[in-house]
Amino acid sequence: MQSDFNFSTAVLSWYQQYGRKNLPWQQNKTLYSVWLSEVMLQQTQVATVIPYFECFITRFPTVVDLANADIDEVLHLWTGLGYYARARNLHKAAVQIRDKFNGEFPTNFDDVLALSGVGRSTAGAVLSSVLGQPHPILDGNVKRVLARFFMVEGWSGVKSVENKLWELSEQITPNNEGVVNFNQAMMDLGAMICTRTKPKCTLCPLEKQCKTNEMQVWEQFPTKKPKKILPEKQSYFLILKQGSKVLLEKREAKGLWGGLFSFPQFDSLEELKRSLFDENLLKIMDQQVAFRHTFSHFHLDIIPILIDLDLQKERKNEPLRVAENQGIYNANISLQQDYWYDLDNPSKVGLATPIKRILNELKHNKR
DNA sequence: CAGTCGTGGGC
DNA sequence: TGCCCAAGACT
Repeated sequence: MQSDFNFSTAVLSWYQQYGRKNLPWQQNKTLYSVWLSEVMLQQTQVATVIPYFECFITRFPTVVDLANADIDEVLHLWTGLGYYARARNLHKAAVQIRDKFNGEFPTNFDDVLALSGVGRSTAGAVLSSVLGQPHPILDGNVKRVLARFFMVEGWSGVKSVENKLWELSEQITPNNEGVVNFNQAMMDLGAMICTRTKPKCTLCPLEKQCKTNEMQVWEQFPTKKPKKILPEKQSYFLILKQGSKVLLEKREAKGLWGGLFSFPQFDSLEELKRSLFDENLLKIMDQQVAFRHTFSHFHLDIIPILIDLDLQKERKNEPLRVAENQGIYNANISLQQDYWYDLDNPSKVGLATPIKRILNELKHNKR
């Protein structure tokens, strides 16, 4: 029948006419800039990434500029983007490139794959897009297109399914210079045509050969990930405030919000109280309105506890020096450092979204 | 393998 | 509104 159909040719032809060619990271492409964009785009939508990419590429024009930067500044610029291990790995990889590759981004697949935070898909995307090396990719877009076109059963979280999708990606990926636009075209197809809901099949260059379109069962593909109930946790955030300054702690450089600055956090109110040396502070404790922050794997109900040391000062009618914690707060020794964050002169450190939100409110209410 | 790791868009 | 899930990688 359609013996003249060629997958990559059809996709490339479509891309030439309809594909995206004006994204920020498609201009003046270098291994560094494309790598940066690919890391930012992991599990993150294009529209969200754009301003962050512009910011990073301006502040760190080269990989060496990034390597030489302070991790706190990197996390500061990453604030709000989420999955902060990406930022830590990005910086770590930049240092690796500076020190092991003399500041030149590696061009060998295995070398790129060995960089922190770079998996098979990201390595393939970078080297195919910039150097035309014929590596397949397998991101969410490609998975969706392939699962529908070939009617692949099963959730991609299962290893055998993942392997099958990689195999298909290898088969359709051109083994020549066409790969430069092909991988981008596949992502565009997934993002613009073969969308998660309401795919525009009539506009798809693969419409006639797509198995799930033929049978009108695209809705069932790709197979959904089994859903599970998110556990609910709660935390008390201690907000020690004096004047325009607020006490923050730097979290250890791994795990949730790793490397970011945050309020001292407690599982219970009792635990929070025990951390206070001065019992007079209990009298001016002010519980704020709680709110929920939802992570990918649990809900966190945050209960902010405000202690405004200015009130203490008024009551005692004596100056209360901005303490280095001594006499006020018993710092959690598992945390690396703590310091007073100045709302009027904010330092460039990483902040999680709920923390940033609270700090903004404190600054505004200060009046 | 199964869990960890953020946040926001879109419906 | 609550829910699904993004240009995944790492443990």
